[in-house]
Amino acid sequence: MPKKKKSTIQDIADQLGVSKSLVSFVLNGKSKEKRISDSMAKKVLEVAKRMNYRPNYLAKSLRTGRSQTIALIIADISNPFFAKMARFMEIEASKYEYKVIFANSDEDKEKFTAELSVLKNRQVDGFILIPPIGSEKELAALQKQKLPFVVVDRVFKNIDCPTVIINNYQAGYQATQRLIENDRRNIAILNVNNKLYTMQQRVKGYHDALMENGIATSPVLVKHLKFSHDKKLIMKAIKEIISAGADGLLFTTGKLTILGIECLMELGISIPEDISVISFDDMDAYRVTRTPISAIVQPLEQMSKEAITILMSLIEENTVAVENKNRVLDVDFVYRASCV
Amino acid sequence: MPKKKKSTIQDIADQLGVSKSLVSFVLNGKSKEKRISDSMAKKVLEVAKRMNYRPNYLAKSLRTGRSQTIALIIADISNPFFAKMARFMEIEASKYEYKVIFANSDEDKEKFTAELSVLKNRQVDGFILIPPIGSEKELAALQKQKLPFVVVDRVFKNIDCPTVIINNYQAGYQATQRLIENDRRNIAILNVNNKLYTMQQRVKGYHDALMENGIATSPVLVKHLKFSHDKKLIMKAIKEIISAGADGLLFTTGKLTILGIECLMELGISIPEDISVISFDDMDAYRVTRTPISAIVQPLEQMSKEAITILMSLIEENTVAVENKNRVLDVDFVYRASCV
DNA sequence: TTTTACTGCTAAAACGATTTAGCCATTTTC
DNA sequence: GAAAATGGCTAAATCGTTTTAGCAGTAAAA
Repeated sequence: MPKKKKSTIQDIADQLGVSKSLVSFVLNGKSKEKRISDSMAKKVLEVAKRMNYRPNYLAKSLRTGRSQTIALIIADISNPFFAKMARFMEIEASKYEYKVIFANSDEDKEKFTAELSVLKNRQVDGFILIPPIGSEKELAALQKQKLPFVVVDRVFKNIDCPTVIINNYQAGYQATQRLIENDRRNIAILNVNNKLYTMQQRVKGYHDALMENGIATSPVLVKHLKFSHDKKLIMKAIKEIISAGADGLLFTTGKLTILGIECLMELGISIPEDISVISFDDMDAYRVTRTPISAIVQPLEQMSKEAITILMSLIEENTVAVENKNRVLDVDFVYRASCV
Repeated sequence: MPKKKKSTIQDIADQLGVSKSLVSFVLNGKSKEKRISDSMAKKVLEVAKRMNYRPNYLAKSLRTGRSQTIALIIADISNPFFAKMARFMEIEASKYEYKVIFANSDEDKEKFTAELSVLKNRQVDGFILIPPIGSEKELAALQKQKLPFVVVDRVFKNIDCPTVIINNYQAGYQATQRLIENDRRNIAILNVNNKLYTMQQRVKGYHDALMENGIATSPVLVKHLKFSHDKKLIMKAIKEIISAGADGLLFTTGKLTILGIECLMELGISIPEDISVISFDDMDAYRVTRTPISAIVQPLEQMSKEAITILMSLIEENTVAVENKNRVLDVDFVYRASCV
């Protein structure tokens, strides 16, 4: 069985007895520009169809220097927050005929660096990054290499690059304000990754809301966890804030919340009777918890859209409008029974 | 500012005054085989490092015919079931130095076909597919084109291709059996995508369990929905089975379950007092629902691992061992308070 | 009639790697 | 001492495109 070879531009040219340049021109819609006769153009198109011609993007990319591929490096695609973002990114990228390769860093700087390196080799045209703590050097290197990239959901000190984040301070402030309005005075906050500026801002918003309402802040009510996946750590923190008399609780990530709620259930603590709860990120699960959980809704679709738009402008125009360079988006809130 | 060009194999060759063939041999670890002197090999490596040489994978792939990339076409990466699978696939693929490009079909045959087409053009070495209903023709075409692919989570009539699925019949059977053991006699099943063989098997397992326990099956307790994301449809179905006196309920997907539980809550129906519940797929949410939900746990990691293994063997050896061609994996069960 | 312009096309270089075939000098074998 | 083997390297083809420069031939302008 003669393995039927895939047809190339040369095959089409041979069929018609013309040069492959001509075929290439026609196939790229440059017939007019390159003054190919209509009759010839038609023939080329016909033959291409008949031979079921499919352009080889490797060759195309090698020649043009564009791979029409972007890389998305997130912490973990199995985290719904990132998965949703990935989905929106893919939708948006496909509008530009771009495909996306994804990689997971697990918030590990070494992994992140390694992934970045192999993706560079693969000649992706740009990167959407959610870099782990301590990635400043990598980002600086990307800048020096003039590789297009956009940082999402995070901000890094001393790195002046395109970013898309939410107004974390505002979100933390308003959520706290809401808990205060619910007559809560011992409001705790459960946080993770506190070395990230964006996380610090969430906590700052929380602090300022308390302060401006004349409520003293208590260090024992502010918990910074090392990981969000370790239930034991979360249980310990929750026990501590409960002992300290917490009657309100703000979770700074959805992952923390799921485990946190589980702990509260196990401890027999009622929401909102014993403790009022609000969480960053709106998870599907919040609608089916014993008490539906209120959430700070990040505009994931908009974030993704803007990030891709910026990246495409970097790739195509090699620049981005100043007013778009550092986007700070407003969040939305959905209040459910967990805080009333 | 002279845009510092990326260094190529030629640059290294020029530096040392040798041929690029030599450089290529050394860089690919063929020094011994190609009898390059140790001293020269060392020099090449040094210069490569000094120039920060990074191979261009486009060029490499064009020449070798291997892109070291596989495509993953699923319904929707934002669905945790697929997202987890994607994560495991990525982990496994990276062991073979493969990257994965993902695409979403939304269970739409046209989208699926379109994605398949562009990914073929991009010269991916193989596909992991979760094809929508009615994809037989596409799969047959892939076979005729001798493109390596593995179908996961689904089976298609008349398509004899490598697959990895779970034992859906067994899973449906055992879950139903468990509900029966809980003294439930009016057991309903909420299903979706019933044109899929794998879904039919879940229902068949349900039916047979009832039959073998001498319980009459009632058509009104068997609901086949068109979509899993339409809450209204689900609400309607649930109201109907409740009116019909259902005291047990088996959901055939996690997505259905989340919305289904929400409906049950809204209707003020208690789990497991009024109705005992088991669900396919183990979602994070099940641990924080009012009543924790029992689940049929699909071995996602194993499925992903086996799928990648098969695909790699197809890519590399152009064949797969018969005993591995059609894998049927056993599921696990986690029983929580929703069925006691 | 010569020049200029246009029309329709082609040849060949280039992208950055891999790989085959083979060259030249030295060493080994008989 | 001639033939064969070995060691260390290179030239050139190749993968499938895009793109630049330019070549005939005819038509319009001078």
